[in-house]
Amino acid sequence: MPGEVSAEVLQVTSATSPPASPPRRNPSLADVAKVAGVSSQTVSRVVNGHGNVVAATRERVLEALQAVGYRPNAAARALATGRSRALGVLTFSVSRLGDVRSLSGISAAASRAGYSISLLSLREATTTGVDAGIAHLTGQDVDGLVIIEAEVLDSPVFSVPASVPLVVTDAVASQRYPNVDTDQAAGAALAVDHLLRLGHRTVHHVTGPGSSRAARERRRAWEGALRSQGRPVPSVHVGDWSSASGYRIGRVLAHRPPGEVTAVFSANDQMALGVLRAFHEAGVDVPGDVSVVGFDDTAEAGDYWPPLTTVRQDFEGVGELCVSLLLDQIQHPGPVSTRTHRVPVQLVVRASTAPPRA
Amino acid sequence: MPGEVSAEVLQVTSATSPPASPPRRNPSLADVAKVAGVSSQTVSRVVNGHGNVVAATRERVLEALQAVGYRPNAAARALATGRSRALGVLTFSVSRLGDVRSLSGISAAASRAGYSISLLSLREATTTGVDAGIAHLTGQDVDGLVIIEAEVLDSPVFSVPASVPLVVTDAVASQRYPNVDTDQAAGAALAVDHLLRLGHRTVHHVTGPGSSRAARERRRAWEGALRSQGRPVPSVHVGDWSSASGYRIGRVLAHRPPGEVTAVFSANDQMALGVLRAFHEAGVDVPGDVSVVGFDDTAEAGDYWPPLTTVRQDFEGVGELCVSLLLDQIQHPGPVSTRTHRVPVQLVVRASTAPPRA
DNA sequence: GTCGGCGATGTTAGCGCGAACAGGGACCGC
DNA sequence: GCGGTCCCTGTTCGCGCTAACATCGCCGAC
Repeated sequence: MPGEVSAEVLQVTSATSPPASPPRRNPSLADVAKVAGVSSQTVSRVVNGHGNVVAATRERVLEALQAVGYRPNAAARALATGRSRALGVLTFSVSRLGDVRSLSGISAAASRAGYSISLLSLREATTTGVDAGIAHLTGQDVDGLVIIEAEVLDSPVFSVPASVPLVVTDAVASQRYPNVDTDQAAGAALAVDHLLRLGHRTVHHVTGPGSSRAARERRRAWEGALRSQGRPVPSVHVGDWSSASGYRIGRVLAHRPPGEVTAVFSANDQMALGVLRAFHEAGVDVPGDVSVVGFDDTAEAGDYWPPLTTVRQDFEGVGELCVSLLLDQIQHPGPVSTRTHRVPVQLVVRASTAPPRA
Repeated sequence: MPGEVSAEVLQVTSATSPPASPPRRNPSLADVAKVAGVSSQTVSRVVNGHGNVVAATRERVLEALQAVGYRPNAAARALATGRSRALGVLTFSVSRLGDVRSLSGISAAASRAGYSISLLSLREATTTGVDAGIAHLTGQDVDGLVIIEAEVLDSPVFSVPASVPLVVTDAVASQRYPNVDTDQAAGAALAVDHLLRLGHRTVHHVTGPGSSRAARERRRAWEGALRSQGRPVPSVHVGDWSSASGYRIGRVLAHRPPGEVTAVFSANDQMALGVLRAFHEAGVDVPGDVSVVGFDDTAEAGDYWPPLTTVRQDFEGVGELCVSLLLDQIQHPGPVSTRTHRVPVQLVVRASTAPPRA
């Protein structure tokens, strides 16, 4: 029990229980068959659109279906066919924005394909937790599995039964599984190039936690973009994705000697928001004194103050691609390529970037 | 990265079975039983912790379990027991923040109780869509159903089979189902009282879409709080929860005669963010010229500029309470009260509110 | 007129599991 | 030493569905 909840009774209705028949059992194919005067197999055929059923029979079956309120029993179907038409999704934070949007894409794509989603979100990526989670989901008879932000899989400890098709996002350098990810490197390069082209001498970077592969890739690409143009590479500032960590870092940046920091690339929008707040507090003008670029293009980024220039990720696209790869594996079993599929990004220029003050 | 990792599952398989046995089939209770030299029923008892099994036997069974890599087949179990240990969640926007956080709470609580989540997110709340969704989920053999933001259920068209325990959030005026919701009225009252106590003459309101019950309740409470203190009730401004709509409204508010608008209560944080941006653009000082209060306390609200005073909702608490009510119904079938459970809120005072300029 | 063929429907046999019951051995009290 | 009682374990059966096969009846070809 999650504890103290003040409850106010608005209205108490005695539950709507008509003089109902006690056998609460759901109607089965056999029940429908009896009503329609056919065999249950014929009903099955109608329900699944299989085989040829003559129009008159189909009509009668459809009526009976309607009459008894038949709903197929997924468990029985799964048991008989060995397929569940369900996809498992394992995630480590339903609260992180990107994960959620990927989940949304997965959900939509799965739904479109007639698959349902079995969701398991683990608080922490402990060995036992992940193992249990995988066991749980594969035991649930999922036809396939998506693991979001699957950095833990880098650890050799974890394994997924080879019989279950699997796609991961934001995952393993070791490339053991098919992998879908935003084109992190291209995004970071877009951000840096944009700032350099505006005339900034170099770009400071607020990175995400080292445990995140996305953070590492963005950081590497940031560094690469600077180096390839012969620019100095300032030391990075490590945040944890939260706006609070961005604020903390922003306060540090704001108190550097004037002119030292003229451009900041934050590895996500939330940290950029924190940086902006710190700059406002310190009287640093954005983009007058410092330009700021984010990453993600969250729904609110355009209404930050100032509106944030950022790199738009197609999270939903990532989710959809995961599902599409998974369905492909399910329909065409066999060896799969473990290549990484890159989802393109896009730079959205708003008001937080400008040429440096002369 | 040490990439050479052989999956345990594969090892075991190749060790147990002669050279090439293609049976893709997962090991069943019977397989384990054969290895352990007992009946499958005994294995079942060990797996489920039922009945009394003598230590020696249990030991042998546990070893066999390990050896063949048994994973229970959820479909078969559901078919045999009539229970799936899964909860269905129907939602209409995995992208909306509150819904996601509730989902997170649901997921955590369900997981703790050994239940998995079957997720279905509908893009739109059309009659057919919802009906299909409900059918889909109940057909999935969920033991219970949570509907998030279930405003559609206000329509008498929708019905859920009485056999499926159901809890809804943010739902029906008609009170046909057990209901969990944030204490919207208390939250709005907190916001308004805070502003009035600071000395503001009245409070303007940016409301959510009329289709949202949460929006309607907040609006009603805002109006009630003003009236109860004999304050004038300005006309409301209707947004759609997005920061963009807040911005649009903020531009209107910013251009009112000076002194007319000194306090704004926005029905969520995102719209408040948009209002803030509009005020910044127009040179309206917050909180000097106008105070702004939001609702939700999103993770970023404390790093808005200025940091936003807002009403904190316990979304996770809502989710957990949903699950707890649901499990209660599942374990104790029978008539249920359709009362509304209110989850308390909390005012978080930050820097966006201050007494009006003298 | 006979036969082959085919489309429509019915029958059978499990899928893997657990509930219910059936047995059989050890132990108890007297 | 005997019946009763428990405890442990095995057997049977069916959950609802579908795959595979069996059957039936109709048609056209020769």
